[in-house]
This record gives sequence, structure tokens and C-alpha cells, in this order.
Amino acid sequence: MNSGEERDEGVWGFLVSSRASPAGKGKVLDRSVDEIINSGRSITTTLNTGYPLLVCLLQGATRPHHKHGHACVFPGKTRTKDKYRVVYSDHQRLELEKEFHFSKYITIRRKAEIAGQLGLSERQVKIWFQNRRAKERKQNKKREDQSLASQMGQSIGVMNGDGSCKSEAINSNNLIENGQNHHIDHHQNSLEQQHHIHQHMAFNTTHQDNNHAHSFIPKLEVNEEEMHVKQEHHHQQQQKLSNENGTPLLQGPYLQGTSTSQATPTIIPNHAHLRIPPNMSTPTNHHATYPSHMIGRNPVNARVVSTMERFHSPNGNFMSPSTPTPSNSGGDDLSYRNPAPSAADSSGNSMNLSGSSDSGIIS
DNA sequence: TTGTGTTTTACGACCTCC
DNA sequence: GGAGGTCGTAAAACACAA
Repeated sequence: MNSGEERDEGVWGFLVSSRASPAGKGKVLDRSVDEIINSGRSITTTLNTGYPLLVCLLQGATRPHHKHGHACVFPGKTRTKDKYRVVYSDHQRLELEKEFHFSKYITIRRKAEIAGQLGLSERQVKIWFQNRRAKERKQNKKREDQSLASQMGQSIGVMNGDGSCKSEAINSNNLIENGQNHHIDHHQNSLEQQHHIHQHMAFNTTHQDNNHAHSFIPKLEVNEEEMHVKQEHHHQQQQKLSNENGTPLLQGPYLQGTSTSQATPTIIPNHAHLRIPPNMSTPTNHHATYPSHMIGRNPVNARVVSTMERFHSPNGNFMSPSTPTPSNSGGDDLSYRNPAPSAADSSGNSMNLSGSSDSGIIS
């Protein structure tokens, strides 16, 4: 943390999510929440999910730990205080996961919105996204290692299948073949990941492959309607941000890059047109970050690009604020620029979306 | 119940960039 | 200097087998 960064202080509060019942209907409120309601010190709001959300702002309130879905939130707590860390509610995590799915890098604007909606501080949202990206990198690395290990195993099998080490087992054909297999593996991996994406987007909770514990929000309960509501919300926001010509100004989460194919929404029928160009991806190299101040810059060399370039770059990797704030060159509400497309991101996931129907977002 | 491994928040160090 | 990035890690929370 930077020395100048301020910790979250202020009102402690509960964020009591309206957790969907297993049937996807209704909500669960425990007794203590009812008590809170009766105390008269609560407010009710509605998230963009369409679900009513009860937010109880209780100064100095405390609440014992609850199992999933009813965790208490103390935005002001840090490890230096009596509560080392809080456990976010299912609803909070769900909303964050959805936002993460839209983009691995959250804009300043969206961060503020999400923070407000979920009763978290912007710092918490930021940290959550950082941790979430780290988690994904870790998962990708794990998959990579497993893939490599399985390939190694196959190679050994070829070599020792009949107890010998025939030269043909390692001849050029086999090398090519292995290479092809390697390619196929990647392709399958990509398809598999797309499957997960689709699965996530469809929120099909009936099919959970235990072999893929890395699937999004494995513990969270989401329903399609909720996702639709959120997407609709984004869509409406996007429309608001359209310019006079009706051209989306590429603002908000849809503008942000998604790096790996895992989270790259190649299968998003209703919103592909709102999302980032396919050749936008997240930072690939170590310490290569594209924070808000990078906005308006070429992600490769960080050079400043003109407004026209931002809109018309072949890479299509930029956006412009709908209402530029001259006083803030960093762009207060801008999303991240993403680096130029690469054959593979840091996780090794290839991403070839050149033929994707997502293309053409920015021409 | 307990031990152990994993996941989840939160932070510090250090980085790049303006 | 401040923003936000990654990386590594601490410790709470959680899952699960014995």
C-alpha cells in the first residue's frame, strides 16, 4: 500500500444481502437482521440486480460471524484493529465476480459504483480485484502445469510403451504430431474455458464439473434473470453514455480488457457489441500495468495518443470519456487501456478472437 | 473435536507512469 | 507524490477427513 493511501474509515455497517433461496426465489433474512430492521436503524436499497438489498448502517455495530451469505462487513476494519478481515457476503462476492467477468480491471467509475452498491469501500473493491486477478493467474498457472505434466506423461508413454525407445517414437512426424496435439490441447483448453464462460454467463448451477473447481463462483448461487438484469443495467448505462451519433463512447466496464480466454466473453450474444474489442487484453508482462493514468496511451509503449487515435486506432484499444475533465488528465472515470494483442497472455492462454463476432466494436 | 489444507481479505514492498 | 499494478505473505474463515 502506498504511504499516502488512506485506510478505510467511517461507518461500519452490515451489508445484508438478499440471498436467493435454493429455488431462486425469495430471499433469506435471518432473525438478527429482522431485529436490525426493528431497530429502525436500517435502510433499504435496490441493487442493479433487481433484488432488494437491505443495507443496515449501524455505527459501531458488531455482528458475529455468519455462515455463507450473511457475512458482516466492516469497511473500516483493518488488520490493525480488532477484526483482521471480514468475509464478504455471497451477494457482494457475486456482484464482484460478475463485474470481474465483465472486466478484470475495474474503472474508477465502476469501482465507485460497485463500492456504493455493495457497501464496500473503493479500496476494498480495488483490493478484491487485485486478489481476484492473482487468483486467476494462480489457477491459470496450475492448469498450465497440469497440461504440461500430462503432455510429459504422454511423451514418456510413447517412449516406453513397448518397453523400448524406438527412434520412430521421436521422429519428426511424431514431433509434428505432438506439436499438433499440443495445439489441439490448447484449442480444447480454449473451448473448455469458453464452456466455463458460457456456463458462467448462463449461470447454470445444475452442471458443476468437480474437475473444474476453478469455475467461476463455485459456491455462489446466481440465476440467469439476475444476470440479465445486470446486463440490462449496463446496457442502459452504455446507452446513456452514447454520443450524439449514437456511437457508444466505450465507457465503463465494457471497455476494459479481458485478458485470458477464460474470462474473455466470446460467447455473449446480447452484449458483445458493448464489450471491448477482441484485441484488447490485460497486461501481460510482469509489472506491466495499465492504470487509469494510462488512459489515452498506447499500451505498448505508453505514448500519448490523440483523441482520434483513441477512437479510430486499428487496435481499437481505447476509449474516451464522455465528458473529459481537463483538470484531470488521468481521467477520473476512465477505464484501463489494455496492451496490444499478444499470442498468449501471461497465463499462456492463447486468445485468437480475430474472427470473433465481437470484433468491430470500434472501427 | 481436531488437525490440516485451501480460500479469502488485507497489507507491504516495489514497480511504472505522469 | 500519488495512482494503481504485481508479488508475496499473514491470518481469518472455511472445508473436510480422521
